[in-house]
Amino acid sequence: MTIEQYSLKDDEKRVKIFKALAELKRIEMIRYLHHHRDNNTCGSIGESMAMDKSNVSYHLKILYEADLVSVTRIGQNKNSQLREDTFAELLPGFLDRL
Amino acid sequence: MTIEQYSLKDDEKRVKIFKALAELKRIEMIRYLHHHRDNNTCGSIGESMAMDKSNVSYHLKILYEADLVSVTRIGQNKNSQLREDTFAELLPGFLDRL
DNA sequence: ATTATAATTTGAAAGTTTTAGAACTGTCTG
DNA sequence: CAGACAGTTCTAAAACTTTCAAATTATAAT
Repeated sequence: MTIEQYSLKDDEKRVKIFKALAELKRIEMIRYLHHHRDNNTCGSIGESMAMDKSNVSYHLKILYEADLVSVTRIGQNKNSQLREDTFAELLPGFLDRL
Repeated sequence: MTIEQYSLKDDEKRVKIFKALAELKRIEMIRYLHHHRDNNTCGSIGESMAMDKSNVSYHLKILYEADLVSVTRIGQNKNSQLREDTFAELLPGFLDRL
């Protein structure tokens, strides 16, 4: 007897990650974060990438909720960084090719 | 002098693949195709998965256009199979975990 | 406390994707 | 060739996502 269980929750997690990656601007933001390891505040990302800061915040939230990005607060700034652990586990090689 | 070129076309290709994967029904279809290697016609998939045949056709097209699925015609049927080459190259381990 | 700065949330509009039924196309069988 | 069957395309509605500006929240400096 084999137990094979396909869980909706796992599939929803997969979908959440792929949805987060399924947007040109978010791919560009991931590349930006991969290359700029500090000063990744909402504001500086927005300025560098010519995006509205509320829009940067919106996209970062989607990346955060997919566990692709983590955040550290420094005073009134928030620094975002890629979660290399998630990329390594779920998308090995992806960042290297990006 | 280093040449680093980020091409919009490559990013659009990435987005196309992730978009194809960013849907619960398509994840389920991929799992179905992974487990059912023959009799993967539009009709049989639709029947097994309780989906309208036009909707199956729609989703298969998206998977096909992302190079995640290939198609072989047999008479008036069309068999879909996963493109293991694409999965192996871009998403190593994904199918094993699915 | 007040003011300044950074980030987030909200709300409305624009854009995109998904769905299902009907119409259509292509292939096979008698 | 006509009828049956498989798959695709079209259409319109519903659902969902993205954008931007304005309002709000949070933290810091004076």
